[in-house]
Amino acid sequence: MPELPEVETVRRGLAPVLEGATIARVEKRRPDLRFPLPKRFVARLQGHKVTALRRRAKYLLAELDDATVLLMHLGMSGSFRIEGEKKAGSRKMDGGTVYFAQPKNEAHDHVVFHLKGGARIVYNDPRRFGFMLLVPSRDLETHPLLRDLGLEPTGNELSAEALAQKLAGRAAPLKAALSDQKLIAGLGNIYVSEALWRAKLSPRRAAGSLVRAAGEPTERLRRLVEAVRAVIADAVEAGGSSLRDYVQANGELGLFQHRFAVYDREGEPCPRNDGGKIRRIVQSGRSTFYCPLCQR
DNA sequence: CGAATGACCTGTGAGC
DNA sequence: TGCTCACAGGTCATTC
Repeated sequence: MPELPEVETVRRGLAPVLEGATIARVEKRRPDLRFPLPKRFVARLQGHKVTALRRRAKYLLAELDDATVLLMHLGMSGSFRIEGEKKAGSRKMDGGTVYFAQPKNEAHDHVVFHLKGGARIVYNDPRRFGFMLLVPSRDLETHPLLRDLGLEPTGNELSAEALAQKLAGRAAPLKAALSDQKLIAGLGNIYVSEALWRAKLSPRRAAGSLVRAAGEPTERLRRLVEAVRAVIADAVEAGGSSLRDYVQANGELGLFQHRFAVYDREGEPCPRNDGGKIRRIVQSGRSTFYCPLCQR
């Protein structure tokens, strides 16, 4: 499921339950995720408090009180759900930011965190492309999985100038470049198509064509940067996109799928009403959706 | 170095 | 109904 907006939605859903909570017990039901769960995974977590839940790109980072970080990635099909949370009296479920997946199959509940106080956080992942690792806090920045990550699209570091540096000289199509986590970190198959549509740029255009010889960003690149920021912001605000087995807990979340301009809309008219018909092509083995008329 | 491909897994929907 | 195939929101290792 998850690209940056979905991971951020998960983070916001888990944070109120997890931050400040102590992990009383951990159930390791299936250790063979994409990478095997680390040695002594259970022992290293039990009894520790989660001090903060952060996100970098598509990674969730649970900081623990022993200067360790629980690094989590949801892969293609990972999700968390919260069970057994006591609702404090009449307190309103503050925004209700709990992002539930509803697994059809508990056989894919691979890890369960039992928190002090009774809440449980259950990790479900049918395809098991997700993983969890434990990393000493001081090694986080240099960890191989995080070290080479590119620009974070939600912060100040994404600018046309910064992206120009990354795209300069690249012959790869924009679709491939924007999907490359070493360049920009957080976009995936959905939001790359959506951002390129918003920027009116063809997914097949060479990435380097948005950079002038002097390394300066072109107007097209400025447009692209604005489109990326906007689509990510809009999707986060909508609680991400819920496809297939994912549903929102309270009807307010995971609504961005209704606002796709092109993703999974092959054959439909371009929302710009320019007479274009949305096309699906395959790039790097993955579907890309775009309007051949307005996206050049 | 950059670019393209296969591999890792399970589930689902389309088409026969 | 049951089978086969294509495809699914990610990314790592391998190859050219």
